[in-house]
Amino acid sequence: MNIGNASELSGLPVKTIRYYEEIDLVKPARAENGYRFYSKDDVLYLNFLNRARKLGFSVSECRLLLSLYNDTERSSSEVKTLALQKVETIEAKILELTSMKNMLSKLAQSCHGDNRPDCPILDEIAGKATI
Amino acid sequence: MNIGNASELSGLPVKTIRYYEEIDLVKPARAENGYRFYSKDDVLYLNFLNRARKLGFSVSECRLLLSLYNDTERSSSEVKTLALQKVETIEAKILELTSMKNMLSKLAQSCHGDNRPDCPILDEIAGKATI
DNA sequence: ATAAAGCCTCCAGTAACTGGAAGGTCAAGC
DNA sequence: GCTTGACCTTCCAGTTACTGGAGGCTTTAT
Repeated sequence: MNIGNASELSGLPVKTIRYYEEIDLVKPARAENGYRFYSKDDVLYLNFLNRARKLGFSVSECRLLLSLYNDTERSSSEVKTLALQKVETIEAKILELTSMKNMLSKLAQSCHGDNRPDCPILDEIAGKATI
Repeated sequence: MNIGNASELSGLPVKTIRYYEEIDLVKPARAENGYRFYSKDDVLYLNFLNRARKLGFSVSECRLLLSLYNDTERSSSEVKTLALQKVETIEAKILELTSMKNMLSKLAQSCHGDNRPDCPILDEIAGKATI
């Protein structure tokens, strides 16, 4: 099938699919007219990539997952380790964001938020601690 | 003071400070030998930027905050609105990451993680739901 | 005098796409 | 047979916020 079709079936934008070819993730055959031709397996890979990306894996991690997927000799522990590492980094990001959120909420609460210019948020960011 | 000194006082890497000049965030004077010369105010601004970035504001939001900081006519509500919007986007990110984390944890739990090749994580990512 | 540290500019690279220009191809309708 | 529009191609540039490195001054310390 052509790239537009593959895009619909995989849920990935056409541009992204071309990009994945460029970086050697999914390399389709070519028709005589030069159009990319995607096999069912190609579409499966594109779907795989779409899901893995949504799970938070980077493109290079996806590359690894894809090679593991195609490696019938793989050990499942390898994949599990990757997944658990990713869980950890996600947890770390959540903690960081939570602390940012708490800071900002506290700052926002301390600001009266009216037409007057004095603003504890800016004061605090500037280092003139007022809270 | 020179850029190295400004870097120490603000906590920003030298490269970053040069970058902030390039994008017209903090433009220092120049000494006769061509070296950047940072005033106390400049360092205050760099500190401000460092903190605002750590709070999750983008560089362009920082630009706005900095102009508000220097605008004695500002209304504090403007700043408060920005802060609350940022809290919302951070919350959204946290939710997204949490759902990613839950998915991945569930997948990892379902995988025996030994030397055998069969792996529910890969199967699930590929769309062959087995959970 | 010389070596190390610090400064300068400019160029390139990162992650993962996204947008747009210029142009070839294909299917449908008249 | 011709046109129109959708779809495809390549290539180039832009996004975010830096970061690294090369090549080359200037300053400081020994």
